[in-house]
Amino acid sequence: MSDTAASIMLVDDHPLLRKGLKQLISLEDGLEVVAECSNGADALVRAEELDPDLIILDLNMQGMDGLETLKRMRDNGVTSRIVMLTVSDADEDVVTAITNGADGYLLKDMDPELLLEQIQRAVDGKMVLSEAITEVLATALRRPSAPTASKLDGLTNREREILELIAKGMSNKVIARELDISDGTVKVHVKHLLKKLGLRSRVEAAVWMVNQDT
Amino acid sequence: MSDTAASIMLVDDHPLLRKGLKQLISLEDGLEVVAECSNGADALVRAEELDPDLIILDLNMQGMDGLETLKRMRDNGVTSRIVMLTVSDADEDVVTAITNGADGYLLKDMDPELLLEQIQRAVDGKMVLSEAITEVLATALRRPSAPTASKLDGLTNREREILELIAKGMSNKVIARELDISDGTVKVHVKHLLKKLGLRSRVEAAVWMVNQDT
DNA sequence: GTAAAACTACCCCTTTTGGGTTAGATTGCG
DNA sequence: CGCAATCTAACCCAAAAGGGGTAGTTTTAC
Repeated sequence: MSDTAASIMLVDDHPLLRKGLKQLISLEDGLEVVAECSNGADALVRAEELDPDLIILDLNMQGMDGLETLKRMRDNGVTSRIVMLTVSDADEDVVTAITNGADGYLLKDMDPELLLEQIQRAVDGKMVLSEAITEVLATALRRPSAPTASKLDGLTNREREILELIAKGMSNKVIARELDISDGTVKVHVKHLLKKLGLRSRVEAAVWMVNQDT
Repeated sequence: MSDTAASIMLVDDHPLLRKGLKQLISLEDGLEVVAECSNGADALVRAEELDPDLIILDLNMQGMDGLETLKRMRDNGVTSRIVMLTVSDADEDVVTAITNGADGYLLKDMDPELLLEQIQRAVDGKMVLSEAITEVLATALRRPSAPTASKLDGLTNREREILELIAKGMSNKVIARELDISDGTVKVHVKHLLKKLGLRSRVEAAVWMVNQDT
């Protein structure tokens, strides 16, 4: 390959995990961690700045989550290979991650040696997926209709945001102040999300939503 | 303290995190990781076998979880100091962990230096709690009363009944048909139960109720 | 580039909700 | 028995919610 070590950037809000990962990577000649970020926003800046060969991105981060970070990176024209790293063993996020431009999806509880191997493969330009994940992907692709299709996906960001506030019991007026838009606009969004969800009132929406993330 | 290093056992199903933690601990003179376990069952055996000075126990493990492992260890007569390590930032598990004999409760996203410091303190026999956790504990201990004293008890049967229907998303009219009374009467009950619960809308009531029987 | 979608905001209107009051019927308790 | 609480129901009224429309701006997609 090249004569210089491949540059890797780590993005994870757990310092411990970064430490472990960094140490693991340092064991391998030809791989070098050039940056560590603890959040998505920081990662966006550093990614453009450094243009690393590989970005290892935690999926479950506070603030901007991994998927959002991934999406924005690709929007910003980041061409680095990006591998998602996550705790969850069987997640619907796999599909989203892949379609949003991820080059791999690995699990944190993998065997370190295997993980290192996969990282190396990712650097080499291959797509890497945990075994548990390939099944999820397979089944997801097997039924293109509605495996992961929560009704939530039919909503726009704003609608989803407002739905969450409704699920906290807020009125349109309060939501309007919260989001700094007019309450008339909030009503529009509520109207739309109710229609999309096939519900007849904000109470139904609230109940549905609260039961949703159970 | 003693002239030999304190023995520490790590229990976590994420190899990477164990690696990071082990490396972190190795930085400190006087601390030594003598065992690593990836699951609770294994941990039970090794704990009795080794009787380490400190056991760092992951709360969120597959199979036997951290709390169960903790409980069984104490049942088995393990006297090692045990510190729980977890991802969750504000968990009700804190109380359970402490009452079940944990000597500390730390968060995985703590600053490594601070974490190391806390581990040292745990070895020294002190109880260690993350800052975010102390608040949870405090509030939990502040109201040891109210075990059965739910606000629900302040409601009449009819009001409670109607509240439950509201929590299903029903409108006053639907509830009226359901209970075979006039919708005007339903409004009266709703009015009263809102006042008793200190809520401002049926949406708040619905959300409160749904979260109640969680 | 254009086209589509999303977000914003207003208009109209009806229905629903919440709060206040009064009041009859029923039930439970001392 | 009387009295309090509950359940029922009606009245009025203001506020909120929901459904329809139009329309301008921005973002996104192709």
